[in-house]
Amino acid sequence: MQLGELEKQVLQHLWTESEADAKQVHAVLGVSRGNSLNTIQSTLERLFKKGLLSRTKQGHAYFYRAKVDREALIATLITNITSDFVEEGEHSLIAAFSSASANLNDAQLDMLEHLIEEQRKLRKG
Amino acid sequence: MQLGELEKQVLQHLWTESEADAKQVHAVLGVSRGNSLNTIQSTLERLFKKGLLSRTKQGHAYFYRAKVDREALIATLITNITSDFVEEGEHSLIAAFSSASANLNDAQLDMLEHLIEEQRKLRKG
DNA sequence: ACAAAAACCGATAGGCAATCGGTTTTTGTC
DNA sequence: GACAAAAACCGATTGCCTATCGGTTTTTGT
Repeated sequence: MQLGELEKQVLQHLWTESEADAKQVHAVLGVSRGNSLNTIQSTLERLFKKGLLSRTKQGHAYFYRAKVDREALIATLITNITSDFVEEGEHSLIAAFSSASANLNDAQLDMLEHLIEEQRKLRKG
Repeated sequence: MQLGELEKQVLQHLWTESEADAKQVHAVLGVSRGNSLNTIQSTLERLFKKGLLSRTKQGHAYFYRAKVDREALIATLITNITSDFVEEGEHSLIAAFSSASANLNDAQLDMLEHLIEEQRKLRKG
């Protein structure tokens, strides 16, 4: 799934605002970019079709919400983009880590280990 | 960086073969896909321009090699895709991990921790 | 019923992978 | 050095997707 620049900005916005209609998104993003309201509408529509947003009609206008949070989207994108290169049972993050570990500093290694522990705790509970 | 289907196949091939010219790649991938030799050449050229392959002239033909290994490419792809959603100063791989850690199984968590330890040992020594 | 607002439709431009035909350059051989 | 074959190079086309809007239809509140 390919995400364009405006689509990313709209997503970011909806992660912050939780809900917005085309007009509101346009006011925040579209005006500064010089976009017409229609452009924003199309983009919301496209994201909706991709399953990244949900929408409900409130009064006259659709209100959009992010259907996936930032972490879930990142995880999905990673899976999509790397799946052709990883074997069954392997995970791209591990492949990436084995390549990039030398570039991480000590604090970052600590951080990563800490995140692993957090994840383990989540599972036990 | 967007990678097309044929580009991925060519990369996979060059990770296995270490070196090949257009003709050889065509024999392995192009013939079964019904591609002309030119198509393969263009694809090699595109990958070369993207910095993913290196090439040297041997005799009459260019011989191509993968310039990045599989793990490095995966790391790059993950970094590219996450960087748009990651704050300045945050290491994208770590952000990626915190996004996707829930998708790793226990064995993969162990593996990652093990790799971290390996990296630590390298530094002490 | 009407005007305003919003959705919907369709069209265009731009970028990139894939795909090749045709032309030019290179190279080994007589 | 001339020539044929091989390979590179060039340019064009197709297809897919995002971005971008103008214009039309539908919806809605008054």
